[in-house]
Amino acid sequence: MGRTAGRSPHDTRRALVDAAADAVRARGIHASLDDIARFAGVSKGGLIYHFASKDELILELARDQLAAFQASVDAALDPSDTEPGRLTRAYIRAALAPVEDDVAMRQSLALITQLMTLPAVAELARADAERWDAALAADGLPPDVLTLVVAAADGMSTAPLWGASTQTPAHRRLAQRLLHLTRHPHLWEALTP
Amino acid sequence: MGRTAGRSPHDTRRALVDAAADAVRARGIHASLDDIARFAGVSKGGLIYHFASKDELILELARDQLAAFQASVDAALDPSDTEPGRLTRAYIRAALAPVEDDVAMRQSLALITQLMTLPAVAELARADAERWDAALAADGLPPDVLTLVVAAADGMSTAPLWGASTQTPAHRRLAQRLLHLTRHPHLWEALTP
DNA sequence: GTCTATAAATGGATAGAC
DNA sequence: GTCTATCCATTTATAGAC
Repeated sequence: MGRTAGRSPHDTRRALVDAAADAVRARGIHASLDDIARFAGVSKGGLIYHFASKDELILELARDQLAAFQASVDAALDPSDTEPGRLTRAYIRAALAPVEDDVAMRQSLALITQLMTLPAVAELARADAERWDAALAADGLPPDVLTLVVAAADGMSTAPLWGASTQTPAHRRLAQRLLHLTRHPHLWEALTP
Repeated sequence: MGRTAGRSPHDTRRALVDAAADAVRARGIHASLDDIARFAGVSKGGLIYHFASKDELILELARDQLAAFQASVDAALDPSDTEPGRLTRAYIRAALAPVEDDVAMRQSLALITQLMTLPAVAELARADAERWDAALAADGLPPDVLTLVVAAADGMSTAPLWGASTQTPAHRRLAQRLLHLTRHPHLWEALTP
């Protein structure tokens, strides 16, 4: 065993990724390795031992964030719901859950946009978005309803990024109506101009 | 008059702001003053003469971007349209216009998110968002319809940021339907769960 | 009004001790 | 497995020439 008791290499990596998230949220993508290392309670040299470069660390952080969203959609899946649109409903619930806390939502989005500065991360996000598109398209809803519902959910969840609040009664009613629409898609189809 | 003929101080400032936009789009918020100055065809010293610090330059660039969006909404106002929702319709048209070109949209959004790294810019954006909220709220549409339509338009326009495309037929139909809804808001109100 | 030269600071990464 | 010391590149900003 190494010199520090109580923390495995894996735990240290984990701590470094978490610290990087905090540091980037607080200081932007150019938080220094020194900052990140201090946040995690190791030295800069220690950090470099675990991640050969800053880009490698940032890339792992990005993977972590995308996986966390995937996990929260999985957790929002209703096992008793077997109707068409069940994934879309989970997506809506997961996307809008943090809306309870505009500040958290905003910081989370700001973090991702910071990470996308790295071309490798932008590519990762693009591939992830493509995966979501395909999965949602296969969820059994009419394309027009899916497009509306996803656009509205995305719009509501990204609003805090620009500083707007989504904690109004109208926003809460909208969330309910979007879920309702996924169960009665004909209501929207009937609205053709 | 100074040493360089043909360009007033005002024009030079303008060129520097435009160059900053290009440089930040290409290299991120940490484009160096040297890069920006070269883009504008002046030296770094010349840049510093016009903007005392990098933050000052970035702040002016941010103001410029927000003003440009305001101007594009103004341009999208239909003079013959005096019905409730006329501003909202212009907002939708302006927000979705660049959707024709996902790449341009993406770069534009990426630029703004880069700028928001600066706390002063974040505060500016927050105040701007508040202004838009107030202006749209006074546009005469029922709050629920306004909330839906703005959320959907925002969602569609920000999708390219994550790498998703908004150039599908379903997206084009959605844009039409959103505009339609602002003229017949009762259609949405009728959808109450 | 713009340029050159340079100061002063900071950041990423390496080498090697422990 | 982690830390210290150090190198080198880059960057903002200043001083002063033209």
